[in-house]
Amino acid sequence: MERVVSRENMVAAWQQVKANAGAGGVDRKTVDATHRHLVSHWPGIAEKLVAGTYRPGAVRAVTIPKPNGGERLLGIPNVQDRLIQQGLSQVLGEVFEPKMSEHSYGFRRGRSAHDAVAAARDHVLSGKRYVVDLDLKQFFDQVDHDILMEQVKREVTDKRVLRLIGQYLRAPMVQADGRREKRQRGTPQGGPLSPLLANIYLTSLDRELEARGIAFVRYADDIQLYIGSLRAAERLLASLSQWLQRHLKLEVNADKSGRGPSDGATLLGFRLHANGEIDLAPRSLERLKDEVRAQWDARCSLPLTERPQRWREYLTGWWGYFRFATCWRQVCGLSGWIRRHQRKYFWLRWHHPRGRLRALQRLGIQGRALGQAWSRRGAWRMARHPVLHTALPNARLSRWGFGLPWHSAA
DNA sequence: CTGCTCACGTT
RNA sequence: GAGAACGUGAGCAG
Repeated sequence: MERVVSRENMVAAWQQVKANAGAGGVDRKTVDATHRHLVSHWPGIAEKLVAGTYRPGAVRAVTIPKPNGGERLLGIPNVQDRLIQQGLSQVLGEVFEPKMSEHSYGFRRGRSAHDAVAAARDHVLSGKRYVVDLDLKQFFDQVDHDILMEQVKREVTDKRVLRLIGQYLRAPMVQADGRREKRQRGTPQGGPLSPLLANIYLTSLDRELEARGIAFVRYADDIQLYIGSLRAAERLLASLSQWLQRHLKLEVNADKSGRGPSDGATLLGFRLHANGEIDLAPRSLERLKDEVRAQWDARCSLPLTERPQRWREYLTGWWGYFRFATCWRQVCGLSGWIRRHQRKYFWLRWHHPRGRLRALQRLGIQGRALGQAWSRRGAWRMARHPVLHTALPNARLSRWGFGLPWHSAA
């Protein structure tokens, strides 16, 4: 606990909380208001923390739409509690990080979704022709407090820390209409500590799978197993459902879970192929196209007079989308729009501090030729653009005329 | 190099 | 009105 309230740890935690610039919790204090409150009250709070008498506040319930149409229930702690949780998360992270599985990729420092997909690809390439998808029903809301605390106790002995974690887990949720709801299970989605707790909770599943010698990849609550035969896949799905129910009190979603051929399986927005190629999952591609179209219209209809105020926002986003659209016009069906707005594009490009320089130096000598030069020379750079790079990291790009090597199987 | 800001993606 | 973690890239300032 002393480590949590240490000066270095707390300033780091505060910077993180401030950088997120999130909304207030049930006390509706903003980040700024909390800062003013803390400069005078922090010593007292720290004292309570080391004495073990601190009491966390409730969390505010908010529902936000999920990308696929559903709703996600969030529990937003007060800014002050987010700060303390962040501080806890930082020191607990150091303790638990080395104990976690190599095959767990979500929420972990230095590990990305790309790593997870690459690992999955390697499993498929190594001859596992079937895949089992495990979808846990409402995972964050189903976490069992006692089981979780048992896991935490294996590495943490400080009673004050354990107590505090327990209280954060049990913090009641205040609905929009003011009703308070006690919680017996689950960890509030929205607390800085929750991602870490989720990983601690599921580490025992990782260990069980490793003990059984199963090839798998886990990204938070998204779990995929790679199996040699369909029969074995069926068996595993059944036996693991039971194991999860028994040891972690988790239900697997029978509708969304399943088993099938690994050729064409999707993971984290990507689609895997038996030959080791990776491309965008159909769903993600659709979402991407819709987004490009929407952004395109929105940015083009924004009057130029508003541009100066929103200069950077306007350009960084719009510019990227334009490049994407130019590149993918045949996919998105955007050629009409591009033709219509090309002049405006050149104009904006010219006024971008870096774009003007680049435009002169590397691409265009004059406006008319710019479009041509762009499509020829831009292809390679296009493939490195952030939007493309995160979304489309693979050999399949060669299909559209670009070669961006996805680092090959090591 | 290290501090902030601004985009995008996954859970 | 919308939280958190992680990842990537860009911009700015000493």
